[in-house]
Amino acid sequence: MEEKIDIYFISKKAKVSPATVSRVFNRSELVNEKTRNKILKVCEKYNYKPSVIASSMRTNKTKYIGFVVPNMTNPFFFELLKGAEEYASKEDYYLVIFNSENSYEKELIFLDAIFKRRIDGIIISGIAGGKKDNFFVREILKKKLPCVLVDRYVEGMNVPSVITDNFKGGILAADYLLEIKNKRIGIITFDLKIKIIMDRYKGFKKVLEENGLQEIFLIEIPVDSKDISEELTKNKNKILENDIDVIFCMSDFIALYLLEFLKEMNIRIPQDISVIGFDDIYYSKFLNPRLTTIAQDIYKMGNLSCEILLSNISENKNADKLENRILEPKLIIRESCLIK
Amino acid sequence: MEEKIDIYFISKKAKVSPATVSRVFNRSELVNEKTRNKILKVCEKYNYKPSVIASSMRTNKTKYIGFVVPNMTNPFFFELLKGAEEYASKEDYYLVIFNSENSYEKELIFLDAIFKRRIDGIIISGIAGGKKDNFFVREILKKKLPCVLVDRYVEGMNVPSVITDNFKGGILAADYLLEIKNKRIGIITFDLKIKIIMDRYKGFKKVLEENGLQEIFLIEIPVDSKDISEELTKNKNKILENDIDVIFCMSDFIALYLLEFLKEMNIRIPQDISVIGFDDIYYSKFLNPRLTTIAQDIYKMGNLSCEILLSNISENKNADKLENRILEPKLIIRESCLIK
DNA sequence: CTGTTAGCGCGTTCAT
DNA sequence: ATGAACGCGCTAACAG
Repeated sequence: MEEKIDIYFISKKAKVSPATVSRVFNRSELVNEKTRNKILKVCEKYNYKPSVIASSMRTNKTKYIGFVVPNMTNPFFFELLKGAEEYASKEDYYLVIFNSENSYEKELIFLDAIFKRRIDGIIISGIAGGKKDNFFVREILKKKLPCVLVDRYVEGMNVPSVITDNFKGGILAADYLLEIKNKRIGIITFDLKIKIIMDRYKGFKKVLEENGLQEIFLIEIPVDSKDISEELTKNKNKILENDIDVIFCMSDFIALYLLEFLKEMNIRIPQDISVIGFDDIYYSKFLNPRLTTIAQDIYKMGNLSCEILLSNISENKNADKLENRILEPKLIIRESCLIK
Repeated sequence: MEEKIDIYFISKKAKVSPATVSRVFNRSELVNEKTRNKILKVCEKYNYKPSVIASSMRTNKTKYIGFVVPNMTNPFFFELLKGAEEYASKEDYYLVIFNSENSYEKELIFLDAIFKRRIDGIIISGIAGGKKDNFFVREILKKKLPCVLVDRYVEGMNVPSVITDNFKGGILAADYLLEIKNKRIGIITFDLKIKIIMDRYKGFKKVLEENGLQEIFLIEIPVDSKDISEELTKNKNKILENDIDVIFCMSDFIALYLLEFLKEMNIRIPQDISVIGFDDIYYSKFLNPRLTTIAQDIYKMGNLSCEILLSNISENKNADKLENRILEPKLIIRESCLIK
């Protein structure tokens, strides 16, 4: 018969009490070094690993963090995830993935799963519940589950968030385009109602207006679009028949498709039309021409969001502690913009 | 004072026993519809969600699956992850991410975390523990933790795995190259000691040999290389001074860097040198020229691996049940190979 | 169909 | 520095 290797078993073998065994793993400074070594040896011998489950029962901590993404196609989220995972695992926390693929139904299911699992906190990236007036975030807050938003923020709610200075990013892009004399500008973007996107737009606009300019066209692609190529095709005329110098793509992920689209139309980049992106996803540098873009430090955003979350989790005292972090955007000049 | 909302609380409010409440959530067919509705209403009212933690204590099931990746830069793993997550979440299982970044130390830590957390099963993608004679997999098997390998297999161990027919993939690539009369062939690959890679190589070689040919050079890049560009630069002479027709890149991720490298050298693709890849990662179609490659159905591999794992988890009876799945590779002709 | 009860494996008092 | 004992929230087994 299989004997079960639990804390009692170990305590008997080591001739100590279960409490002492427990201390070895949790507050090992409280136990005499000799006793500790003896116990550790026994644990090793029987390959004992204390159950986090049982421990969660007592402590109300699961050491899990939820990571919610709106899709797993845009590599932006993968980089975010990487940053968060790396911070978490260093602290013995692990990430649980929730990919909603922009489905409201899935979000409902995830909320349920998250609460049932007593996950310690949650990192929300992208647009979860965005359509329904931040429904997802509201539910999380209502239950007082520690959470942090990445690359997204909501006004009037007490949620920490990590973003890039998007307004400034917009300015950076516009400044550069004017500097290289690209004045006839088209814009392609995800939904402007997403605040961070709107901020980019505002920054960009500000510079244009200061120079007595405005965009020639503005194309909005729904974030949850399943086919960006098709969206571009729909707007073919706008894009091609306005004699523009440059297109400001407010997301590199869109730029991926845009370059493809333009090539298909035999438009040379940047000779015929320049393109500038936003995000600097990993693949932007592999494009041809290499994409000039406004970089966000995506990895760092993920990393930081996890850091903030964990610090909020451990400080039960001040549950309302809020931390917002705004990172600097950076212009990365590559080859997709023509200097006129 | 906060009253705690647990199964007892609900059972009192609903005037039933805790067991009945439990049944509503687990085996609801056993409880009378009226009783069930009454109970559900009470749960709703108090916003009661049964704790998966407590349930795990009794059932020894955590409803978590570990997903181990060797790195989070190659998008291949993101697609795998997506496939697995989608299957899992449909079944109310969730994925816990373990990214080793090819570090043996991290793998040790992960093993510990996995066992402590009593995770139900594990999907291993990539090379975890590969260097140390499949150390990681051995440890998992030793503890009889259900597991499945994706895009990797080991001989002589009783582990289910999901792979593509790599040998055939190699043949497909070679057949095509000969068909378009690209006979002077260079090969760039990750470590040949990885079995799936070796299989690709063998298939490819077979065709070459049948045609009295052999590769002009073979460059091996360590999977855990932190700088693929640098590896290519090291081999600059081999690549440029052999008057080759084409390079077979046994991974699209390498091809990303190779195209970049060749452009840097002012080599035109495919006019000067053709390139064919393997994997068909999402970004291959955005490259310029669009990458001709041997496609694996990466999403499906992830999806299937999760399906197999879950089926093995539920069938405690036949713990040794083994399932290996081999998917078909597919030649995707795009623009990176010159028809001579 | 429903209720009673024991115990899953651990951590935390409160003792000593 | 260590031990005894309770209980975290739930479900399985059994009884009715």
